[in-house]
Amino acid sequence: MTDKKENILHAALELFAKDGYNATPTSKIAKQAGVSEGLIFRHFGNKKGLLQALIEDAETRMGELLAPVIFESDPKMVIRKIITLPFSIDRSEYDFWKLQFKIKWEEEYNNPNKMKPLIDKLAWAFSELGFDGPEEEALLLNQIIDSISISILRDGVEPQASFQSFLLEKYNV
Amino acid sequence: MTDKKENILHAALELFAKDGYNATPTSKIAKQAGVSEGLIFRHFGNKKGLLQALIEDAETRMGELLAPVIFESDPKMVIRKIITLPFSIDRSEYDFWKLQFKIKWEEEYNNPNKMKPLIDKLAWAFSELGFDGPEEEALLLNQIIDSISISILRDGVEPQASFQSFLLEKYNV
Amino acid sequence: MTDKKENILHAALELFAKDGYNATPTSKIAKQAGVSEGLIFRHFGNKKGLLQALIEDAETRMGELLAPVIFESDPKMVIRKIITLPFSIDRSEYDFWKLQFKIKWEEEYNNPNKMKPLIDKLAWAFSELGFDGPEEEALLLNQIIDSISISILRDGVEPQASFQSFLLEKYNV
Amino acid sequence: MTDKKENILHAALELFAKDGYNATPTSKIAKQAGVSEGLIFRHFGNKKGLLQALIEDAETRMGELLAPVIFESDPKMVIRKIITLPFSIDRSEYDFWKLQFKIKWEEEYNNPNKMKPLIDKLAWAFSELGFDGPEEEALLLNQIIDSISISILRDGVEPQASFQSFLLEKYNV
DNA sequence: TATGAATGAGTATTCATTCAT
DNA sequence: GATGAATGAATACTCATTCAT
Repeated sequence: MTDKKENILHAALELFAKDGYNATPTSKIAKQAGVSEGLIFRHFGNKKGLLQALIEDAETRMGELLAPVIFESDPKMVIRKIITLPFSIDRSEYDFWKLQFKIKWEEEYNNPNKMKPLIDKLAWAFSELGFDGPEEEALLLNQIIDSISISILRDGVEPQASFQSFLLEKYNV
Repeated sequence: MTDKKENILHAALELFAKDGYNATPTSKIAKQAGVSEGLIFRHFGNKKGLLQALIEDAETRMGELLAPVIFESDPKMVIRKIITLPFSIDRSEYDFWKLQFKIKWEEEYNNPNKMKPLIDKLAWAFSELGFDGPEEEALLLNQIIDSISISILRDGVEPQASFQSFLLEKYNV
Repeated sequence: MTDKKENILHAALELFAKDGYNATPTSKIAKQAGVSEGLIFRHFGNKKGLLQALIEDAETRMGELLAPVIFESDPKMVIRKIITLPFSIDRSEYDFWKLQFKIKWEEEYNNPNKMKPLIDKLAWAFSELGFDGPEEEALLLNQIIDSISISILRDGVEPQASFQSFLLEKYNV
Repeated sequence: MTDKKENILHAALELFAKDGYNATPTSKIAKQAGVSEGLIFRHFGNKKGLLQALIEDAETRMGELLAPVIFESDPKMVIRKIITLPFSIDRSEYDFWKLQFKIKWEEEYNNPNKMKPLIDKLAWAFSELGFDGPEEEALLLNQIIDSISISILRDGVEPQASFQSFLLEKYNV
């Protein structure tokens, strides 16, 4: 990948995450990336193509991020790892994950089954640990993690810090 | 309020909820409302004014919706009422609440302190019921309710139905 | 029809006739018409819609122009009228007819059956006058008239003037 | 001439003939020719240079095509040869000749004197054969041939087939 | 000779907004 | 209050052309 192509991706990520896809003109992306506007279209075909590239990139990284949870064999550690996950995201990657949540609200891109493997794993863990209604517990924890992630991405990790230990204790992991 | 002004509000609500604020042109709103485009600006000044009107309307209704929780004196009933709240939203009001969540993602309108009174009430209830970390429990439940609301608004109440009794039992209310 | 809408039609006609449809930017049309570029799209939807409006207008006028030939009952007069037709076009209408011929070369708009009624009438006239192969004579004369029209529209009527009497004598009408 | 240069010429000819000069982007030509876009400019300087090359090529071939008519000494054969000419064009050369007629409508390239030698020759032939107004007869036949050529290039030779013998008989050649 | 990344001026089109009626 | 013609700044996207390699 050329330098300029990466510049475009970076600029788009930052602006889409901050202002949203629809509110970000390609001219602004080009300016921030220090390239001509035309280059965006040479590389990505159209504006949606640029978003698509960002999404595909994100899916790969989401997979990498969740792999240690999915492949964990100790049920307690599964729960522990998913709870600590949002607290360990590097600040430099906030834009990246912010965009993911923003996209959930731009309907056509939302793929609700993306989290299926994680939820299945959580359900397995809860089942192993003898919880009643492991499927519901899995869905619930998944949603909790989602909500906390959003809060952290918005306001930083500090205001949520006490939450980590609270949850670890609550789930006894 | 005149008929036509209400038509505009209805049309805008529906379209903003479906496509988002930025992706909805005033021309489309006017068309769907069956009025001239100019009338939107006569009544609301500009496009943001129209959104503002919708938001203010929503804040009022949010207050009304939460009042029975805020003014409940039995702590168990506080928890019970907040859990059952998202399951009792009328389908005809989905657009209305969808828009609220969408707006959270268009930064400048988001007011994170809006939920403070509810969270305080929940904290009080958890405290009364002898929970450890009542503040954290309150924040957690608030986030859970948020997440479930989103799921219900997106996919309807059915796929989440089992969740209601699950939570009621979990919190023993 | 408002003034400005007519201005657009006039400007477009002149520019399309001179430079061709593809080589004429809407910005140039707007400038020459003394209106904002946006107005073109309010009135005609898109650039093709503008061309379409011009074409429909032309079809009406083509019908009016040919009516005296089609409804002539004397076969000799049919031939005479079609021959004199291109020589009697008013100079102020040259752009209008030029565009028609230009369009024949922008494939998708060409409707080869448009001239059927005229050709049938000519065939009838030649048949009445005892020509061998009246259909071929009709097609031939139609093509001759086409060619002469093009020459006249390009270079004016003078260089072709001698042609009128030449043809009238040749066909003995 | 290198392979690639010829590929460009072929692709441009086909696309210009089909869609017109203005409506054909150099990128499309490059793609169809299987070369980089830059190469077009290396070989032909600019897009007009490419068209120019095609036109010059065409003028040479037009000369070759008309040579047997121009150098024919029997006046009857001159007429006969010019009439049969458009019916004998090989289908593989249609694009080539189509472009010629298209160019006539993109003003600046049109050179109306190009056909002068042919018209002079026809006038001579008609004069030899004792026609009244040989100049007019020459112009007329030239225009007829033009029209028929256009019809053949557009719809193929079949629908016009009967026209050949019709004209040969009409001119008694 | 040939490529392909890059540009910048243009191109059709959209859109929030104004204003005379 | 209500309309609809009109605007002008933006917007996504195209295209001929350049240039380093």
